[in-house]
Amino acid sequence: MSKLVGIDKNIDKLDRRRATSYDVAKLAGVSQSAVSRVFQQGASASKAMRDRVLHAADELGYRPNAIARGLITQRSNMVAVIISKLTNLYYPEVLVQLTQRFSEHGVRVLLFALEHEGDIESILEQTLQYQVDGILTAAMMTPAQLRTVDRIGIPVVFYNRSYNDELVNSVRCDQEEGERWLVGELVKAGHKSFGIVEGPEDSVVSAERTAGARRKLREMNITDITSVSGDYGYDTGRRCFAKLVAQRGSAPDATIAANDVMAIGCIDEAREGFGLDVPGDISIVGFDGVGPASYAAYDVTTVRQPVGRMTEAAISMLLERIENPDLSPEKRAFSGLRVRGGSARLLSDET
Amino acid sequence: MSKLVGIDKNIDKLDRRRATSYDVAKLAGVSQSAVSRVFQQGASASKAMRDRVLHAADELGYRPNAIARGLITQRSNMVAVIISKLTNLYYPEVLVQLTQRFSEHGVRVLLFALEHEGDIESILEQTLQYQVDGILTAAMMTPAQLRTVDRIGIPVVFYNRSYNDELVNSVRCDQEEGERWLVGELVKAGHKSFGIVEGPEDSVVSAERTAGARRKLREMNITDITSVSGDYGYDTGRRCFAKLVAQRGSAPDATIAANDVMAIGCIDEAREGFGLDVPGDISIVGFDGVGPASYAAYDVTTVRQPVGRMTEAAISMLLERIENPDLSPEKRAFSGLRVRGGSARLLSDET
DNA sequence: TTGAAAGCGTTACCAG
DNA sequence: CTGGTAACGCTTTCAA
Repeated sequence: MSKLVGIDKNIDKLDRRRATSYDVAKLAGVSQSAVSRVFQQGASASKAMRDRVLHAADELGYRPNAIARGLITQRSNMVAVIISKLTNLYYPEVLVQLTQRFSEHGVRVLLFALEHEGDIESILEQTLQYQVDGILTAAMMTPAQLRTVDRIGIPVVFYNRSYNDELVNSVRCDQEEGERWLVGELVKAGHKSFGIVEGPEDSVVSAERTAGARRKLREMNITDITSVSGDYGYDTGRRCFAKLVAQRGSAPDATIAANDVMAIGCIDEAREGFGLDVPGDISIVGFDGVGPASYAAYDVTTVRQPVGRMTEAAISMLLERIENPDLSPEKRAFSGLRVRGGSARLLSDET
Repeated sequence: MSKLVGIDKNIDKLDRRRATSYDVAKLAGVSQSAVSRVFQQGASASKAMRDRVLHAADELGYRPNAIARGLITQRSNMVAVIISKLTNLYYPEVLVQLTQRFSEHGVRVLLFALEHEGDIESILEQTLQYQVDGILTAAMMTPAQLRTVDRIGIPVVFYNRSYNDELVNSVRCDQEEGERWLVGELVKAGHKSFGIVEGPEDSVVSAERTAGARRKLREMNITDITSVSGDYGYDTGRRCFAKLVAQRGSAPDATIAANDVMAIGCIDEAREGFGLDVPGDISIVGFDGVGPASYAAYDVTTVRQPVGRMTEAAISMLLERIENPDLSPEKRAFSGLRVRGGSARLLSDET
């Protein structure tokens, strides 16, 4: 071999082509099918042959071509993960967990991110072209899109999105339940006027949360409600609180933010902008249970999404359906963890 | 057609197979090659034919199979993105931007996440099997791995990692420069004793940062240095500050944390745990410039990584090399944005 | 402009 | 257990 060093470079130049099972077969002096078998699960190859093949493969730096394999097996071993806005401090943990868990099952993650949930059409088209085995999405689809995907037979699991009138698989945190608890506790503790800081227009989650809060407020006969809307961000949270006060003439007893980050913004604005004591003068609550919500300076009263369990559920739900496409649809809703933080004045313990 | 409804279901059952260019060709009464051409860029097809094909394709819900295309063109149009720990609040923005930008160039992102940077071996193996056109990694590779990838001819761009003795492409934030500025300003403002809160053992970035800080401290003849290490998290930040005080007997004039989140933990612990005023009694600085660093309650003095520009640079660097593999290696280091926050007592303005 | 035919690198089936 | 051969769905010459 060392004799060929001079030529070697030549080969490298010409043969930038990656080694195929054919090359390995030739070098090992066996058939190509044999090579294929060695690199499979239920292989049936004699130890002698396996050794020769592996040795040759190693020599050539051979790796089975997953693309070609996918073509013949009709299984790409890739799933599409569609996220809408992971800028929210919240999704990142999910993503890491997702890719790792999927990876353990030999499944790769093809990631798609959209600015607005409306952009899903083109994304969906791409996922279909890439023959993904399944789709995990944190963005809604139109009924037409739903039907397209269904016709093709690709299982889809929705993450924190659900439909009333469609048969879909979904895993979500029960936003409404969480908000109802927050509102209930606040009212019970004597809060009479409320501010609501909504999330962005196109956020389904925000809509669910604020709707839940409103419903509960109505049931409790609270009518002093002011609302404004932001974009889930910190700065917007600050501005929203100011707007709330301006609109109402004074700060409401309690402010309900659609997420923790805006709640934190509200707290800062209340303290710095208006010299209010939180929770002495007013209460502020959020939703999500993200990291910063538990920083000592804020200690936000919130509902924490059980991210780990939700992700776990979503993954197994999708994997199951990839394995068995005829499984009937399933919707799983997880209750959030109730965090009685220090940003709201609530009655001692227990409901 | 409506006459066939009864059979239709049958077809659906049997023919769950997706429509191929062949099916379209048959329905449109043209050759398969024609169909292929219609779905390409530099197509050469008459309008008449194009119309018939598109119509047939629409009818059948045909979509070109990107996997098969990749097999023949030797281009998967996928890049692997390897991230090590995006739990750090920091990487998420990067990821979204990455996938969107790549997407604009018709490139899909195959995501891989590793717990520890050491796990990269198996990940790398996977990316190679999937015939990715390029790799963008936030994890180091061993020289052997580097050589493997190079031999195969897949361009790699390192994100916030670099090598002294290897020819690689990299985009990074100049951690050392940032730390040197922080230390310089602190010393100039009269701080004499220093605490250093390092990140996790296996974090290259943390190592670079603390090394930079130490070097500058030595140059400035500061010897009163105590150090502890954490895991980049908030809780660990709090514990680390307490440990620092315990080890030293009292709090150092200034504490340098390897990232913002730990800096925030330190601030909270200093205030709540020790009743210290920040920055009245002591100064605390971080690194990254993540969202929470600018929350009013913390206003961390830090160096913000120019994430947007770095990502942009990494993307074009990789795309260029996919287009032209023989481009010579390039290393780009961006200076961080110096944020004179309120968590440290510094001299007025200007250096 | 169009069609026929030859691959791309696998797996799957079927004899031996 | 092993080797030959036919797909998989597409792009790409090469003639017509």
